Amino acid sequence: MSDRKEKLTIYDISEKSGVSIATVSRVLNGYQNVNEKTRDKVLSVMNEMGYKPNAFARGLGLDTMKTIGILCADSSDAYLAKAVYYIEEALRAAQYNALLICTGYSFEDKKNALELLLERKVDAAILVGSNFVSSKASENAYIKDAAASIPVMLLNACFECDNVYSLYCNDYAAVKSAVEFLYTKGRKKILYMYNSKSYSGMKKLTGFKDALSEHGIDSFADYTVFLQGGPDDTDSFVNTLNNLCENGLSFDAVMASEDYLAIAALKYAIKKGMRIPEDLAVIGYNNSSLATIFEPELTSVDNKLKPLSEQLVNTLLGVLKGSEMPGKTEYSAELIERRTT
Amino acid sequence: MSDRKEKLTIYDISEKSGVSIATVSRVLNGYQNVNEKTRDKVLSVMNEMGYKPNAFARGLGLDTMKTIGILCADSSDAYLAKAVYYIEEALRAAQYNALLICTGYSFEDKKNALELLLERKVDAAILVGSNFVSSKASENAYIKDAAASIPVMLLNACFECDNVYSLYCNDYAAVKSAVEFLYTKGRKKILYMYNSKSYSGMKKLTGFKDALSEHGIDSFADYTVFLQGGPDDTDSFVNTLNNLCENGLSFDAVMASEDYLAIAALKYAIKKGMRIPEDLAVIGYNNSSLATIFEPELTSVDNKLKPLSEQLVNTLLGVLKGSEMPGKTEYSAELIERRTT
DNA sequence: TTGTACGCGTTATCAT
DNA sequence: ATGATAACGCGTACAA
Repeated sequence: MSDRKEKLTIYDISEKSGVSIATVSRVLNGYQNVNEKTRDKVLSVMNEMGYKPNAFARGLGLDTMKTIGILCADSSDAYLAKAVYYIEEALRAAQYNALLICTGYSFEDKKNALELLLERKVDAAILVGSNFVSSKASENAYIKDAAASIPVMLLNACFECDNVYSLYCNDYAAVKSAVEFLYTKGRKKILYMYNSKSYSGMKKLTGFKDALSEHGIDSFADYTVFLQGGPDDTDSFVNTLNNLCENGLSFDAVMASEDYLAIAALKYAIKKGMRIPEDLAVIGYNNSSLATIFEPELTSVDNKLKPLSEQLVNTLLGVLKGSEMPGKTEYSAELIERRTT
Repeated sequence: MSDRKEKLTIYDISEKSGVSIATVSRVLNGYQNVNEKTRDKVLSVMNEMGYKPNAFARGLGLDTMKTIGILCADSSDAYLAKAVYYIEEALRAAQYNALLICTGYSFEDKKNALELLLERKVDAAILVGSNFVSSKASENAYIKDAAASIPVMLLNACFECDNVYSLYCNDYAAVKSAVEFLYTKGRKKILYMYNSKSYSGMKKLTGFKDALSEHGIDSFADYTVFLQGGPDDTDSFVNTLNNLCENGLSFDAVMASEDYLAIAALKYAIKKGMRIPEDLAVIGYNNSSLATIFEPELTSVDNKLKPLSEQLVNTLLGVLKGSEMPGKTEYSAELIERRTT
């Protein structure tokens, strides 16, 4: 298997092995209607010369390069990163490769990124994270447009549209029952921390509000805090909590829409010398590695990322094969109790 | 700009605008030797019909699809994820897209992944993380093979070879001076925790040993602990420390080769009721987001990931443009002091 | 079982 | 400034 640098084509193999390019092509693609001896001959020539078919030419002819585009706001967000990892692994097992674009959180950038994927002619697009679906309908049109050409898969978001497949966990019920759990633990005043108004973000918020309503609370201004920022903004979150506290806000439990928000609450509590969970109980969301890395370990809602990611790829493969697949797949979350409740 | 689903080709545009495909192609690629009016006509037809050039055909003709392969053992490792993020962003700014493969840590898988990239005809490969270069020469041959076809960029690793470009920070000096720093803080017995024997891993270890040697210590068995596992194995690391401790090992400082190992040391200390840093000082490595997320915040070696990633892409773009570029680019690390020292 | 010839949609090289 | 036409390398009817 010598490795010459000159570009070898199917014609070179054809010539050296004394058969036509059609036969070489057949051998290459494992067709069975090839004489045993010819096949061996061709294969040996291929090996000898170190021939590799040209992927571009193949792509042009077959109109696919077996590539799936993955869009992800921030691949360094622990949760999204994990999803990308699971998805890429599953795709590769099915002979697909992943084209990754980190879009950031601005609408324009997300839209442009998806259009870029179309121009690159990926076989499908996977949008990882709830932030790709907005509560404003106008900001979801780009998904519909893309779905006119290729299947669009949504992880942890839901958007009803032909050729769009949503896989998510029931965030509404998850938050609601987590809050209910805090009440059963005797908590009186539960604060909800969140930083996203995406489709899934609103679901969670509603779950929180409904839980409170069932306990006779109907005015939420004092119970919810919206925070600007991402995984790296712990400091700013802690500061916000400090300010709120100085302005008279008090609470004995925190429900957070993201683990890193919950961690910020824990840092706030630790710095104030509060006991956990006695003085402050905290529940995070995502059950990311942050939950077990922190001390004390964080009680968190496991939203089934791994099965969700794997099922997403399964569904996609089905769609690509032409099978009829469910437009919505919903998983149920599970509360993982650790040391902060 | 209507969006018909039928595949439009350059021939359709040619026909509707009454010019040859050659002219359409020229307009498409912004050539200047086209009459103003024809250009406008062609552009308007393109817009009107919603024409997009076929990326595969272009790839076949130009022998590139402007794609860079990124290899990364585990895209959910906080540090590697960050690197992938920076790199993808910089590549996209230069009109390149990123094909991501998460290889895992086994040699065979890394080798196969790189070969896969070659078959897909990426323009270059970026290997993110020191684990792609082994201390065994035989396990680095796959890099050399790939470099015969395309430029290979190494982030945080070093391998001398034609068409291979290494960008890294001086891990040896970084660890050595961090350990020295612990000595100046009055620490008597410093334990080194590490989990990788990669090229860069060995550099760090040597830095540690040399620092100890300068303080009269020449037998290291009692001062170093090699751990199996990755970012999600905190529990196992803590257990190992507990076992060592029960067997009589004692230490008043820990130098770790990764932030997550340092975090494990902190968890160990907190669970034992030790005061930090009075009873145990800890220094991590990478200055990842874990460092600021944990409480107390972790002193860590900042190995300049962002500038390194950006410079890596700069170097790559130079290479692709045909410029002569440095085979090695070395940055100096910086100790970021926080609350654990 | 094997070979011929054409199509895939561009870009590039010639002419004109 | 523009057009005709040949690559680019493969898959695949269709013919033999």
